[in-house]
Amino acid sequence: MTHKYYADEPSFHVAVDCIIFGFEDGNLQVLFQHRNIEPFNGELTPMGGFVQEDETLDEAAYRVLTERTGIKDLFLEQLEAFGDINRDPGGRVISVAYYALLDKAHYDNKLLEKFNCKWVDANNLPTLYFDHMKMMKKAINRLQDKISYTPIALKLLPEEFTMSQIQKLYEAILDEKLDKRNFRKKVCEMPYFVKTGKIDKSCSKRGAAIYVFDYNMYQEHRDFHL
Amino acid sequence: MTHKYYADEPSFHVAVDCIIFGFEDGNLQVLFQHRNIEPFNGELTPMGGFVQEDETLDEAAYRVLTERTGIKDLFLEQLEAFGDINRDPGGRVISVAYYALLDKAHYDNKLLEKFNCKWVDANNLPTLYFDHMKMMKKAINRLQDKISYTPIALKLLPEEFTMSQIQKLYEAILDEKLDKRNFRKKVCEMPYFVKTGKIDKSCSKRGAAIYVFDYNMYQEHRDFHL
DNA sequence: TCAAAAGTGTTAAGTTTACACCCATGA
DNA sequence: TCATGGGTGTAAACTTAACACTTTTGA
Repeated sequence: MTHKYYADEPSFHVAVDCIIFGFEDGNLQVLFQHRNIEPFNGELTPMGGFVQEDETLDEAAYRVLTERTGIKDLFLEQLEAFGDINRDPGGRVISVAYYALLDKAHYDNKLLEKFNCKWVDANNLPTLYFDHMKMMKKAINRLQDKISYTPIALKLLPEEFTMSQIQKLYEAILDEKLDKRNFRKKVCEMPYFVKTGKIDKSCSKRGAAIYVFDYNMYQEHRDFHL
Repeated sequence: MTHKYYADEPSFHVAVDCIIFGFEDGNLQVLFQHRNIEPFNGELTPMGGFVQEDETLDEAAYRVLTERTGIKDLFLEQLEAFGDINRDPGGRVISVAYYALLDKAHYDNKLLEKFNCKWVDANNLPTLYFDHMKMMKKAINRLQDKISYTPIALKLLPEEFTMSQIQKLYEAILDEKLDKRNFRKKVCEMPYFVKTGKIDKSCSKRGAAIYVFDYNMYQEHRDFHL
């Protein structure tokens, strides 16, 4: 319960909405859930939930995410709060939007049915309701900005990846083709990308070198740019 | 009153906290208010207020700002929401932080007394309580980032300004010296900075050319970089 | 033997940085 | 006449962009 000092001030329901990104088949994807109440019953919305009294905003977002995806190793960051008066026809709700990045390889597709969810290509979004499209745009912009100076995009890939995979990932997020030689040059200049010596033969006959990202080394330098 | 659908969900007091920036004597400054309740009675805090039922978050921030500064022409943008459980010892309050930029020339110093406020140099901040230092850091970082690709910093200056003034402004915000020739070259390459033909003799015997920023022309091009 | 993806360097264009002197004027 | 801030251009360093062919190997 809130403290008496502020008892005369109004109170609001506070929710979190998480824009969850994944990457598959060369496409940036977003996980949506079908609403199961009116209005807009059956329509797609981001993963949301109400903030509870015993949790911070970040904890609420993390709870919603882990509940619905089963994944604990993910990138999660707040976008901003949305508080228009009639943003939710069900009542006044202030929503704090988050975005998250996870490796779809760890996502259990059984959860799709359990939570009535669906992965959708980010460049082919369905109609969204409330202010959810504003949240989406904000999430994509933030993601596009941030991958140029932080390694967060790698959270969308398995721990081990090839140069082609990471280039396709960047191309999908930025929605533009990148020059192969220039891209690889910049990646390989950074010492955090280390060759494992393993070869991935799943995509080509010749096979591609497998890399990992050394997060410890990155912590020391903290200098990333692509 | 909130709608019955969500009646079982918890509610929270929601506040806005505004980091208000001004510029004077070559210094970036922030407007703080002395708290008038325990705990931390008398200590400095950003301008805050509770969100009311009939207003959006942005409206609440704007209301607090105009009430306390008397200024309506200002730049205002949300930073993010802060929702740690015990962030406010007076009770659970979720606070949405904003930052604002205004021209101190339009600020009436009588309001300092009325609201028990104080302008403080941004590079010499007092001890701050709660999570207010986190908000400050976020505000300064955002401001530093954003002035390189938008003209928002000009909201800190009078409509008419000289090249020296804007350079000192950028130096104050970025907290580093800039090269005079390189800075002026980049500014003057942008067509939105237009010479009025007037001369400001208040700072030098020779006098400095007075410029204005043509916001209409900027809207058409939307290409700014310094 | 050929299709498919992996891998690899150089050059030109553009951007950023560093840097020092003359100008106009009021005191 | 001099002290003060206003105003101006160039060259070197660096970064980015454009571009095409060879390698490996499984089918």
